[in-house]
Amino acid sequence: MNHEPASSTAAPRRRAGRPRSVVLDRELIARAALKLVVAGGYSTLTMSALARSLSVSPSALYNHVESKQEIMQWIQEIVMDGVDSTVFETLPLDEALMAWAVTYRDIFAGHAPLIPLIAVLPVSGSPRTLEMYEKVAAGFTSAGWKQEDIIPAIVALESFIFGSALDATAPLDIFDPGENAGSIPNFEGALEAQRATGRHSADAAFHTGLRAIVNGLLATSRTA
Amino acid sequence: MNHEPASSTAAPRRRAGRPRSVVLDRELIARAALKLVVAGGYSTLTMSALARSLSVSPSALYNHVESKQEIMQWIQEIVMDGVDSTVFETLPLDEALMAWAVTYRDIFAGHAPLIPLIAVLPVSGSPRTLEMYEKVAAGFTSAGWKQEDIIPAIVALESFIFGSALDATAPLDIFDPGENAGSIPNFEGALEAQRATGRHSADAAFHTGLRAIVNGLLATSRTA
DNA sequence: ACCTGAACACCGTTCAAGT
DNA sequence: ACCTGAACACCGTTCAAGT
Repeated sequence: MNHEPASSTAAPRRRAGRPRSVVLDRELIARAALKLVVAGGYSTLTMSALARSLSVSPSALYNHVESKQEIMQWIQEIVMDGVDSTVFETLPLDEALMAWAVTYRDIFAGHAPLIPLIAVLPVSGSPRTLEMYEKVAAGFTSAGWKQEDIIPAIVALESFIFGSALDATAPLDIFDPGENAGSIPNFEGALEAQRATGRHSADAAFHTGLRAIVNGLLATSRTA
Repeated sequence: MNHEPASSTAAPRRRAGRPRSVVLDRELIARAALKLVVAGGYSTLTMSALARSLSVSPSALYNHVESKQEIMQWIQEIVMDGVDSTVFETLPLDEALMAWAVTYRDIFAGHAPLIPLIAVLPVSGSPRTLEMYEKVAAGFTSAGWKQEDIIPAIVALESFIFGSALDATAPLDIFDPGENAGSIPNFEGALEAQRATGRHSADAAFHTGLRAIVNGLLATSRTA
């Protein structure tokens, strides 16, 4: 039952006051912001660009948002929501950890421009994020881990995942020896051999590293 | 032999042209920038604040610098210079990796405000940084590692170190369950047990994680 | 309640004018 | 060669005025 006024044209009104129907809300703003970041990198997320993409003036956003920082928190929550942590209910701990870590990293690698943004932000204690931690912790607990060893293990894994996602966003030629070629034989040889495998070095590093850290953690753990 | 003009007072000149003696250079600017970041966080590094700390106008900086980004690269190089990689010449690989990783992380933890800044930057291929990689690669080589496995191992370790440094800068109460207390028993129990140990969770995570990843890497490696 | 547009105090960067 | 100060095109954020 939406009675539009019978104005002469459908052209948008100018210099209006309160709109007749709701224009903005949290969900709309967060989605638009995420879209902007994914499309153009995190430096394209400006309040004015965001407002434009919502056909609204920048100041209008502040009726729904405290600050730009808050919008970035919203984005973070949306993205974290994509991490699948149900694997801890179905797989043994080592396999669950591997699967969880892979989706976790993929989510962020798929939103590469988000990484520097999230690096500046504290990981939010949002309900959804806490639910994820609960599932991970439950996985460790039912595998018989001592309670006090669980948090360090989770944090260590997350540090690795996050660092790897960060690394995956780095340009591919960062290791280019350039003019220093010749004076660094060991490193150059290693680079050459790695290149010859045809694998993305960030991917290879993630998978070998993940296997190493998971194996290492499980080997060291003295269960309760 | 510095003949100051016999002007009436020592007050700084105004509206001057080219100064009689050199006022700025790369070293001076980089040091001042680092000092600023360390003192006040990375958001305090503005061209105008930097210029002020050098008693110069903002535009003067652009006679020595392409962009703010370039200054950040300089800072990164200075900081990376503090990482000690001589350990690979004196210690067996596992111990060298542990020692190197610890100083690496400590350097960044000691420059916490730098992390988000560096997270946005590609790791520079500066000569000094390449020297470090050469020493690390040499360590792996003389331990008999297959060449193609060396780069992934280094990258994995760096990802972990960097992620850990990032984590160490996070606020301490990020895991505070808040109003969700009660619905996440496993995670809360783990948090409580970890807190009872009296250890910083970031530190505990770093050391257990580092041991795990180093052990895991060495256990998995099939040497050449 | 919730929009617009003007305004504020910043940014990084450019450039003509000065010595 | 290398400084200053004015200027430019932006930022995020505030707020009075409008409906």
